[in-house]
Amino acid sequence: MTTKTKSKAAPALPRNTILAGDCIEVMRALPDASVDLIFADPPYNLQLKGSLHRPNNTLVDACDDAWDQFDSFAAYDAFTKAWLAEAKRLLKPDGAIWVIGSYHNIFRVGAELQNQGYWILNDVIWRKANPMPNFRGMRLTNAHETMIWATRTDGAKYTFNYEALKSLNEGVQMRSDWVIPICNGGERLKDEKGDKAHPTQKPEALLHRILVGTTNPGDVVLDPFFGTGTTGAVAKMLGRDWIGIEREESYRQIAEARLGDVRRLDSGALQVATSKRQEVRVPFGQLVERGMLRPGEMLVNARGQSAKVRVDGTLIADDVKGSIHQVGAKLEGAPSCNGWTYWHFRRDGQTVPIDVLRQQLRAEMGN
Amino acid sequence: MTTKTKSKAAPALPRNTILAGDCIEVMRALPDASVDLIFADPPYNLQLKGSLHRPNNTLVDACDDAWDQFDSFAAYDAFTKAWLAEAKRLLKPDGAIWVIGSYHNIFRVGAELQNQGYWILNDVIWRKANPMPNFRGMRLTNAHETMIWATRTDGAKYTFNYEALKSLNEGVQMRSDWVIPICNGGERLKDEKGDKAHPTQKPEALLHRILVGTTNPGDVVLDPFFGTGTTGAVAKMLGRDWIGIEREESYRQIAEARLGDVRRLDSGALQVATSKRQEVRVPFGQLVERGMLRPGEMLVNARGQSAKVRVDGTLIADDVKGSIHQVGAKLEGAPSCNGWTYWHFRRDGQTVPIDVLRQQLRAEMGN
DNA sequence: TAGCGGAGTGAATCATACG
DNA sequence: GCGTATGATTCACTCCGCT
Repeated sequence: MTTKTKSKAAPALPRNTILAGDCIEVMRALPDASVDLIFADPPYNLQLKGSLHRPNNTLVDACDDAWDQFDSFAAYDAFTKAWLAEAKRLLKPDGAIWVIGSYHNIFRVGAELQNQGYWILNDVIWRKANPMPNFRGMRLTNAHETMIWATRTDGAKYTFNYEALKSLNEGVQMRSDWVIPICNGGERLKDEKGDKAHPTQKPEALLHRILVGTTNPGDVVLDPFFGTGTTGAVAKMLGRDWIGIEREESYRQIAEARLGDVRRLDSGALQVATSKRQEVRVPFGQLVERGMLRPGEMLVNARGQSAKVRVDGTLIADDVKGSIHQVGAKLEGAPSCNGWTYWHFRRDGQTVPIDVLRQQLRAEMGN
Repeated sequence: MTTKTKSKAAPALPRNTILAGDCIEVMRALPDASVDLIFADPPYNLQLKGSLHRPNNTLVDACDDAWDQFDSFAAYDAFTKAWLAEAKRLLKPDGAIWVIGSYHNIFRVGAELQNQGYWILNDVIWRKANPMPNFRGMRLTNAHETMIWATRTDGAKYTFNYEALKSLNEGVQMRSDWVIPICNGGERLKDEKGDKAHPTQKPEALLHRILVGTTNPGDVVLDPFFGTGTTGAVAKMLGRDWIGIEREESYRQIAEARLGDVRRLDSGALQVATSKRQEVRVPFGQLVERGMLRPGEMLVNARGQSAKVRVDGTLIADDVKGSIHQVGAKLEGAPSCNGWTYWHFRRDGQTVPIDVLRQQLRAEMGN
């Protein structure tokens, strides 16, 4: 991070608004490192329109199919490269991106993500509960789409609400395959004629899971291919800030109206199950200092082995000395050990994990 | 396709044998347009950094073999490009290829397939019924692998046994996501010490479905990364000819022994046991994600006590937080509670058990 | 013998705060 | 930036031994 003066003043980041125009050009006008999460549903149709610029202006000899094919891929790759590069610039250092696609485009997107130094965390399968059948019986029913979840760089400290997703999945760890119905019924937006307003409107359930799992309230979520605004609608409901970019005016109009109807949930509903990692760390020595355990008192493990508490909060068992974790690991011959759950003390004939004392202390300290 | 005389005579195609050596070099010695189907399970280039322990401190036996290591994406791409080019040369004009991989490599493989003019028919998801969990709770459980099914060129008249696959799927069109258990138990090959003989042995069920669906009896199936010979074993059983290429002698020896034990099925014996479709487990969180219940909405029990729904599908009632079952149990002072029948929501002045919504969701999901 | 409980294990890019 | 210390973290299934 350099602090030298930039040639142009850093623009302000607009929030909770739809920006009109080509996504690459619009992104270029936004400031560096300003977005927490990007959700992108890029076009995958290889009938490249005006927005997809060819890398060169050579005339294609239409009689050679293979070359034409390659040229189309090259144009798509150039487009992918350009918007992913801008996306990377906009992301905060610990930001992340989701991209959704099908086999037509997702391999190219995934390879380019890796080439640009994004770090893939998972590929996630949206398994459609009610896909369109393959009427001609020539292939397998195309019953899924693929999403890629990646951080801006390897080593980034991305947001992952593990416990919240576990809760959403009935108490078991969320998997990389998500069963969610396609968007239809009342959720599907229609135009005046009653036709679907957007050909590939995504279900809100998909965005709900993504935003609950990988953002926090107050985060900024950017969707560079906003369409009719599913990302914005779910983000607003969940108390996240959002920015949409959309080229087609008709989609923008529909999205504007849609977003106007969405109400933010109250903050109580936005709370999610939290991880123990976020809790305050309590040094074991505090239990001794505060008299919750007396120096000289013996702790025991599940196998009946005991260790003596010393005044500085270390333990001694035979000739093994150290922290509650170190002594536990040593006795088990294990690479590590959580001393809080490993060691127990005796009270009134009962054997109680020392973790109970930690919880008690946390409660007394107001957290 | 030119027809000019070749500098060397076309070699004969060996069949039902394992060829020793590097797959690219061995493929170079095989004749053009001689193979009906290729199944390839190339190295994934996993890029594992350290060791991983389970919560009980046992060590995960990772795939850290030398054959899976590449210096860079560029090196992996060069390797992919080379073997896919040879594979294309070996395929008959109407031949097809399957490649399996994970997010570490599959995007690069898929992009290169497209670059070389292969035509993707489907990407198919192997949804593992029993994947290894994410022990540290840092990401989603990596519960699937991706397969790409492609013809040699656009327009090829590929083999697709639509009805056979439909039969395998209880009379319903086969989808692009396949639920199959990982290879373990008696099927998993072990070495003399009782350890797994190959780190990434694929289940025969996977190959069974692929070969039944996309080859005919008598076809020639090539596996350039033969390993311990799953492809050959299933091909032989199903009356297909097979060719395996494998560099590691230890794998070849095991595969030879394995293939010797396989017997071709008689033509009437191709029935397979299909798993009974079990009732879908519906996480309560899905009702929230899908908007059937709104976050912030109040649920009530029979005694008129209420709890608020949160975005992650947990409830909060006063200071009690947790799943619908946990909060119900807590309020009742009971060891357990079926939240589905315990909690009710209000609609149009009526009080309705949330189980009604679960039934509705099951119906919408086609099960 | 059937049933139950504990141990073992699987293609995995699996931590972070603090000094 | 780097080394050290803390301490958080698992699902489905198979096999084996015991009752």
